[in-house]
Amino acid sequence: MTWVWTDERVETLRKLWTDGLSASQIAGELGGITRNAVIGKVHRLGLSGRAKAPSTAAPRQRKPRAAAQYAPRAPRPAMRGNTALAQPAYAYLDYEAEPEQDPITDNIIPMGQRCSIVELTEATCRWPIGDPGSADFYFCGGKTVANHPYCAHHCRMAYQPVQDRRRARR
DNA sequence: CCCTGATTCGC
DNA sequence: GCGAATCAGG
Repeated sequence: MTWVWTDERVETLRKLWTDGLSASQIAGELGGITRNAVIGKVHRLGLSGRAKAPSTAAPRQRKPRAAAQYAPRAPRPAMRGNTALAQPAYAYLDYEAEPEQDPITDNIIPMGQRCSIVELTEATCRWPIGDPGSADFYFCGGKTVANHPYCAHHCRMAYQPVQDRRRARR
């Protein structure tokens, strides 16, 4: 990774973090980054400890930290080209909430990920796509986040804060 | 097991 | 400054 943190991404991070999204959700939205990176940045920005339970500030105890030897270096595939569909950020703010006809989600879910109703589990995104009565209806099937029934992308749509919806509509 | 944020510290 | 590894906890 070489782009470091652009002002734009930092701004998005700030927004999503204060909106209450988890670090992994934010990492998913930003893409090409891990939740550790998000958390690390949040701390460096001094945004940590957003209205949350005290959860006993970790006293922490230092350990040897076994020599890392060779760094696994994030094996994340850098997205090049075709960024239109890849841009996470706030694309969803540009259209009215209409889950079944989501232009961004439609046709972007990998075939191998799509699920029929009998294939759904706690770990698969239950976001419905298409007409339930039609033959090509399917569920997103992505990996769910936190305790939500959806993947990060659909969680973001389902639990979009009311303020954001108002802002988007106006 | 899944997940969360917090922290350390090699790079 | 960055973020993987690790920790403590839910």
